[in-house]
Amino acid sequence: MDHSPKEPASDHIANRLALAVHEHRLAPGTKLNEDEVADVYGVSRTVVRAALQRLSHDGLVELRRNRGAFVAQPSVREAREVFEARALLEPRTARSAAERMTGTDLAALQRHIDEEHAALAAGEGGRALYLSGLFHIEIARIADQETIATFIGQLIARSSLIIALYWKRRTAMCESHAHHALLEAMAAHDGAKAEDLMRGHLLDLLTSLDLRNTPPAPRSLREALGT
Amino acid sequence: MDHSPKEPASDHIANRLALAVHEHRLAPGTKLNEDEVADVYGVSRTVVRAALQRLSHDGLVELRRNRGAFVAQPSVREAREVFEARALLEPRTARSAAERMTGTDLAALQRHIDEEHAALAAGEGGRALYLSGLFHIEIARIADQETIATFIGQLIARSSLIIALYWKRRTAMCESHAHHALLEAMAAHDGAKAEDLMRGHLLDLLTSLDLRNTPPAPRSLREALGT
DNA sequence: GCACACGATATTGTATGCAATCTTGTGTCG
DNA sequence: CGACACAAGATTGCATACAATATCGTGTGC
Repeated sequence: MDHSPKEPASDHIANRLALAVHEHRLAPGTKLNEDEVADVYGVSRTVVRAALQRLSHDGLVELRRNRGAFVAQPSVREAREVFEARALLEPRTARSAAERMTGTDLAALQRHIDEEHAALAAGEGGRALYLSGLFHIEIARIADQETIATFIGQLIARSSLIIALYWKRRTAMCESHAHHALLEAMAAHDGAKAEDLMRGHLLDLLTSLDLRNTPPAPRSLREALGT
Repeated sequence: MDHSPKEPASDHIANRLALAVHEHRLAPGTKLNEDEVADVYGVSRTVVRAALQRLSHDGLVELRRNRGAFVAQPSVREAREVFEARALLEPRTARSAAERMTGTDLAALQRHIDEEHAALAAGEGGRALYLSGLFHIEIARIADQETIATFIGQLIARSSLIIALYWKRRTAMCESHAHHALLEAMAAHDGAKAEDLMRGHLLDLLTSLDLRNTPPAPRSLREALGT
């Protein structure tokens, strides 16, 4: 929606690719051939390389020397680390957000949840997952912590990959329910409760993963980049 | 020390520049002209651009569209955010590290502190500061949290800029003393104490800043890139 | 028939050149 | 004398071309 008038172009590509990963249209392990991506988006390899480098820094893409870029396949250990980091950052941040919450913020969060529901109802599970991630980031923004919000954004992105790899059940219900409970606590400025809820939410997410099997198999590319 | 045999070259430049910033040889606000940097390191603008982009992502460099790259000048607000994030990440991580600590880790940390002292004694305050940052990152590595270590690394880098801008006193003593106390707690596997010490250490750092004045003035470039 | 070595192909790494944009100096008008 | 407009210069954004390296198929020797 927010097409910045003069976006640096490589950022645009990076965002498109990131969105594709978020929405599980690009599976972990997919090779991102520079020429191919450049062709798909009608730009030069130069900007594709810049985009891939940025995504690599975010942990969404793995760059192997002279081998190319691949959508990252977080290991089990990495998965634990990501949720460990989230457990350190997000509960406290949720508390701060609850304390600083304004009516405008509330409305924005509510809108997020509504969109999430809508996407879920429309069978767009990928988009729902993406929006659910935005919800977490928005909380950090409300807490007025842009730096932490950036970190959480990176962790959310990698969480998306982790979920794609290690998701156990099929119930995405828990997500929106947990988010709704969080929203209520924050609307009531109950920081302690928000912190607890967030902690529990992250724990639920972690336990809903099956972190025992080995990494999975790659896949092809162009089919997933329709948009 | 660890010159990888075939480093991606843009990483090399990025590390060199990052080191220069860490050691306060590059002041906040310094313009990083692409041609100039390319000339200094004997490479093409292409790799310089890649390096600058990476540094931008780390928050060390600010990229302004069609205006160029500048060493970042963290605002007062950003400074608070950075230390807020560190306060969330580092104490708990120090606790984990204390619990997992091995003899090898201890030796490595001790070596870090020794180097820090040596640099300080040699009047190389910049290098001492850099090593002091490495100490914090090493703790996260000992805690076996590579992801968090990466985040802390970014925060340390920005902290270096913040210190360059807002440092109040001249005493760098507190640093190494605090680190020594931390080391002892961790050597004794006293997680709770390590956590408290780290929390206090970060608070000391924060209160030793003068976060009231306005951002400072830029400077020229080539003089700072001797090496 | 299998293993190793070599060469063709493909892909990434880097350099260079041109176009777009911003900065800055100069001149003119009020 | 000050302010605005415009043009020249400088710098970044992007695309293309070449070089370095890895992958993979093929062939030969054992």
